[in-house]
Amino acid sequence: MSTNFIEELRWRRMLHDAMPGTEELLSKSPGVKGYIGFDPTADSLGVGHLVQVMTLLHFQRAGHHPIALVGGATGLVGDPSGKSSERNLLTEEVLEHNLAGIKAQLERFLDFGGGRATLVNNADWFRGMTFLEFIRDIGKHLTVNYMLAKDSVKKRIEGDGEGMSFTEFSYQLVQGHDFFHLWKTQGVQLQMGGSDQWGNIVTGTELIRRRAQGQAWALTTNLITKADGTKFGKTESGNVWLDPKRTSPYEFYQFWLNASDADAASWVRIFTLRGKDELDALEATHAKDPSARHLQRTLAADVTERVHSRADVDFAIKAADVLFGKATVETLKSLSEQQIASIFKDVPQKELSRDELVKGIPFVELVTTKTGFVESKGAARKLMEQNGLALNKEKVTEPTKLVDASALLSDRYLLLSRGKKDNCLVRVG
RNA sequence: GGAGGGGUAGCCAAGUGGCCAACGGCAACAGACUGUAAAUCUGUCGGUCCUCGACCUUCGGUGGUUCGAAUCCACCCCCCUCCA
Repeated sequence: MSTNFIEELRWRRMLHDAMPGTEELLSKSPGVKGYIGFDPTADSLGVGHLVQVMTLLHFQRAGHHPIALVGGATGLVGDPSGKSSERNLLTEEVLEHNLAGIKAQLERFLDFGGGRATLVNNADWFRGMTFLEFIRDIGKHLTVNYMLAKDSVKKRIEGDGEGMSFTEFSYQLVQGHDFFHLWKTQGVQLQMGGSDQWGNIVTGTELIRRRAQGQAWALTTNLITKADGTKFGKTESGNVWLDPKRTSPYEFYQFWLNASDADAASWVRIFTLRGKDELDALEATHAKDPSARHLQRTLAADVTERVHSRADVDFAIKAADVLFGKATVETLKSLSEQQIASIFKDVPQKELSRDELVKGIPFVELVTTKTGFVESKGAARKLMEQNGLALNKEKVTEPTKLVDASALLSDRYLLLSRGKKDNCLVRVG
């Protein structure tokens, strides 16, 4: 099932650039070792990391040996490529915890069995290194002129921004040393990454060349963009994570389903393993009837299933049917308590005491102080003025409307909606 | 240490004694149109009470001048550029 790695990335429009000779290296023999670095700043990866994970997956499917480097050391420093704020030091325990979380997620994509893939932590080789060793053995081989020429550095020095600390400036050497170390000790010949990493990666190959007269290669992938120019991987509520405790499977599914037409077409190529013919057919189907959103549905189901499970996909689809279909109060009321509980298991939930509800609660109170669904009463009023709040799928425009037990679904739940997409299930004890 | 520039709401950015909760843009949120899309249009966009409106807290910090300060003064903190 060996495929041509670079060809695969190319037709999926993921390939940005590769050093001359990279394709020859990879086609000559299988088992080439290549790595990508991840920052262990959290115990979970976000969808923004998924491109790199998919790159490693394609790499493995092409018969090569993927290595995920978790930057226990580099994570402390902060990459100046792109925006970066000062980072905090991670303690050893936090690092271990984050590492374990990330590894578990990578295992859903990569086959780590029989040494077919590896996870390494650069803290292992940086921990014991002193500053003097660093500047003598690594810093010596590259000139400041070379380092200053990097785009990531130039951008920070020109213009009237915040300037750049020495720490950030050193980042490329630290990352370069990773590559050198892996090359020397494990025979890793290729580093991959997003196109913003090109400069850092090349510093590594340069270090290998100058310090050991060795040769190594670089390959970068396109950064994921959205047609509207906003940042990929975020929603109103923040980052979209792979960890179900941070982003529920329902929200995860919704994230992909909400992709715009323009984005969905490119994302199915990147985030699913569907073949070229299937994707072409899918695009044709979509073009015939865009409102059915075949692309988005395929994308959402495929990615959600790989990251979570088939069952989670089923629940997400059911919940979406009820929340966004032609559901009315009647259909909501026809659901049993069990049905509601399972269908909405991942929809955000709030608790409310039955005693209070029985007494009757003004609607504004219900959505704000009682459940915290809306931040403030002022906001709730404004939303209502604009017809933006609903109880059990029915718009509420009267702030003082009393809500009591008669509004309960299955004698147990209330469904609050804010706008079209933001729902929350209130469970009454 | 010297010289200069700057710190205003999530971001950018006006404002240089009262008409300032503070122009404008972006982002965000809601509505209309649609397809839980894009584009467009409308509205909201510090907080509380809310009907007009009222009150509270905001313009790096602390004091001061004044009937009145984001705007003037003093001291302090932080950032940027150049010089030493």
